Amino acid sequence: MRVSREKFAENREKILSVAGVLFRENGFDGVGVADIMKAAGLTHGGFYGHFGSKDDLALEVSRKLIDKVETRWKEHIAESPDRPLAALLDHYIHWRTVDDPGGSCVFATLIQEVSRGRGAVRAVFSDGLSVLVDTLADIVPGETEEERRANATTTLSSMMGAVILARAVEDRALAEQFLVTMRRQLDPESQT
Amino acid sequence: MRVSREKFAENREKILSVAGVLFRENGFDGVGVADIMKAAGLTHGGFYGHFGSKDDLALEVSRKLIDKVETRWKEHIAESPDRPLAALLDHYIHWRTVDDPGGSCVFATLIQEVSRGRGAVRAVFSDGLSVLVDTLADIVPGETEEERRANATTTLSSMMGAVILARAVEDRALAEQFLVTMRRQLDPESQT
DNA sequence: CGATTTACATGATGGCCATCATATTTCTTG
DNA sequence: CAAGAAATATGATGGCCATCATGTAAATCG
Repeated sequence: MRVSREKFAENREKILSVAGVLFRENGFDGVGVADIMKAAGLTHGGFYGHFGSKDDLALEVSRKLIDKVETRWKEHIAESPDRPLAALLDHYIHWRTVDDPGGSCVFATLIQEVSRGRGAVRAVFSDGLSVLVDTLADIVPGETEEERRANATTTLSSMMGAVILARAVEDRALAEQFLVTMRRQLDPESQT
Repeated sequence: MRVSREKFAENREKILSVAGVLFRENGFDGVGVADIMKAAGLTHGGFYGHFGSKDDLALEVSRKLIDKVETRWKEHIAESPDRPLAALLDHYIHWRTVDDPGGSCVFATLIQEVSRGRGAVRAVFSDGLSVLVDTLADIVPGETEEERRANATTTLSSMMGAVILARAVEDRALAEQFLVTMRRQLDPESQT
């Protein structure tokens, strides 16, 4: 059953979108092509009309999600010119991030799995992190450029570390401590 | 071909040990029972004479590896009564940790995969993190108990975050920045 | 030393999964 | 509106994997 050119493009986007959610929720290895297609409202066979392989899809999804993180960070920064770091931290270090992995930062969900690999996905993630460091270096405190870059790397590690650990912990109160104390530490003056 | 009681126990330990390495290197889902047995110098069939299932093995390995982290941390602390935090950080935030996932901290390799699950392994990891927070709370600076616990959670997130990100990044210089700047930030006065 | 137990090897079995082949149905185009 | 193109559905196929069944040889025990 053929569908319109328009619907075809729509389906492709839908596949990318649900794959983004499912991959973040279950890992690349934790979801099958059939799962993805079903979630997109299609059947498994049609998949290869849209993508060459599951790896190709993973790569494209990775690019899209990393781009989304970069874009969102820049938006938050642009929207709060007076306190950009605070805005970013308020956005990132949040229960929403912890409780909805499928809708959250790719790095906070998939970095470890990706770090084991050596292919194109790994390279895309690596570059993405580098961009985030650059972005942070513009809004983080520090007298010199060098100091700001150093601060940017620690801030990035800390933000992501806190979210990753908060997710791992079953005790809700402890999870909250990971979030709240890190939020405070990273920008004490601007706590909301 | 039956083996001696002694050899049997030895084989069991060997399986646990190689599984510990392989799981950390490739994830629980990234290694098969056959891989593990082969690495232990055996064939796949004998596995179920030692463990009830792969999940059982994963649970036992998790317990063992988490215990090892806790023990090693306490050793480092005990061995340097004058600068326990510095000793721990020097041990943890290190190229060795980054470059040898198979021999490193379980949390830095498997947390994300485990956080997706809901079973016994997840609970063990969760409890393990809680113990590490307690351990850190004794050696981290802070006036009050509350302050020290807060400091412990941020320190833990930051340590692990830095190692996880250093692993993800392909640019060796940037990876080093993650390590070095975090090491300095977490205990500036005692840098070696 | 003989009988029995038992740990491991070899070799199924069944399920899941990525990918492919074919059929069907609908869009597109002239 | 007819003919061809094309997107998707259905249904293989082959590989990998966890687990199980059976055989075998060596260890243990009386």
